[in-house]
Amino acid sequence: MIRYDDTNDTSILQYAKKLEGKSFSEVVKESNKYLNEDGDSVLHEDKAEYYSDTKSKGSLGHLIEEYYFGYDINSNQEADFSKTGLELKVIPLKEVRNKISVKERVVITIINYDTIIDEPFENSHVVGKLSSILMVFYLHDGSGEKLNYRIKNVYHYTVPYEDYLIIKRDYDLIAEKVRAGKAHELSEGDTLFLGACTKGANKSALRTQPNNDVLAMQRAFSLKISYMNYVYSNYVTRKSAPPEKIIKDSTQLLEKSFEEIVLEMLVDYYGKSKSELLDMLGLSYEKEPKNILTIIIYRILGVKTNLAEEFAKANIDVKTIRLNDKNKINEHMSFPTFKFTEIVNQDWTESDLHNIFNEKKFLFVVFEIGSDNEYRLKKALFWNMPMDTLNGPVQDTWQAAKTVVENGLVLKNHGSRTTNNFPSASYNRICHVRPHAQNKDDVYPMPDGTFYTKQSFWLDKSYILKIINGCDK
DNA sequence: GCATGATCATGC
DNA sequence: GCATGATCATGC
Repeated sequence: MIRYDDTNDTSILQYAKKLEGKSFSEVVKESNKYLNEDGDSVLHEDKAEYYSDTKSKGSLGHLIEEYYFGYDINSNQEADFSKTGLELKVIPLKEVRNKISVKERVVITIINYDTIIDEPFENSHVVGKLSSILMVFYLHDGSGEKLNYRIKNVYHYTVPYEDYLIIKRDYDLIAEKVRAGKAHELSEGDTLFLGACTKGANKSALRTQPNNDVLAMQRAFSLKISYMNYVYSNYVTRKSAPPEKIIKDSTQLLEKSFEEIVLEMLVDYYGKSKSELLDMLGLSYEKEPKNILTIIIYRILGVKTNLAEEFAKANIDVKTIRLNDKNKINEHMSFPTFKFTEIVNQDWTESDLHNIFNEKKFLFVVFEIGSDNEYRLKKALFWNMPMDTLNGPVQDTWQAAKTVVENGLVLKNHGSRTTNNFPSASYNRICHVRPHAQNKDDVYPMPDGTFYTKQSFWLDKSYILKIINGCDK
């Protein structure tokens, strides 16, 4: 029985749309594929375990291929719907505090370090596999009962032209890094939409690389979680008005990288004071908001809110940094609080802190105070954390914090003040733990049932200073 | 002046 | 009410 025309994307999508609302066990049941003696469809006995085992991650995709679209599972590099070049991706969503977001990056294909150095993007497997994707989103409810997970949305994604141009540059950057013998230094934060994510049975799956004897972690091209979240919330479900783009004319991306364009937009304003900038931008406030410098940056970039489409897709955060009259930074840089009860159950690579610095890129914008006591725009730069810092000092701090929570806090009284034994600012001058709360009664529970003031990880101001002075490597 | 603890301001 | 970015306050 032919249920769709496999030479026609519209027909495939129309048929696929009927998946919405079904659980995976319903898909099997309605497939009429393997019937038991009662005439019900069941999982083929050879594969029942594979499809229901929590550990076999790709299996829900295979289940859809086999039971819904009725073709054999292929692991070759051809497109799933080979006649139209359409790729199928079955993508988990998660729900946290009533908010649904994409659970994982979407892996496209393994990076072959040996061939990428000679293979232009246009001829690569990756461009073929991400240009046209049938995205099947299901809600991963965390129960582990995979077959009960329910499909929420089906969407035919085709890569927008401006995204294609950015993804091509991402590919070129990854290829260039491999060509330079730096495959072992690849990081997801290097690129904007197309990331080089680790891929393997364990995180230490190593491969050889050309132009360097150092082994590199196996990695795959993937659409970043931030990119997928943008796709989901703005293209698939369209819940709210999308943020504005910074790049209004996408042909600019033919000449320059996104980062170059952004930095050039800011260069014109270097040396200008806060009040001059407010004037130039036509802004005035009765009472200046605390994030005035961030507002200024977004307005320079031509965006009316403190959100930009490209920053959302690429997981870029704007951080303003103030230099005092001695050219030092006054404050360390804070990041979100962590939960004591979560950190004790997490491994480093799945921790929030690892995910932040592994995936995020920062636009650091430096303001310097002048003799007139006014801040002036000094410079701006993009930065993401190098792998050896992430898996060195930052991991050390995280591990030390985890150990403190595991073993129980040790508090000491010094007169009116009480100190704890979390890794403090003097720990390694890169990353430390400090309170981050409304006040000291704003607490999270400890594993032992006691409560302690919310804490977060901070980057040391002396480390930030090295970064903005270009001396962090 | 730094280290560390404590808190503010804004937006959702 | 809370998450998040940012800054203040005190003791040594």
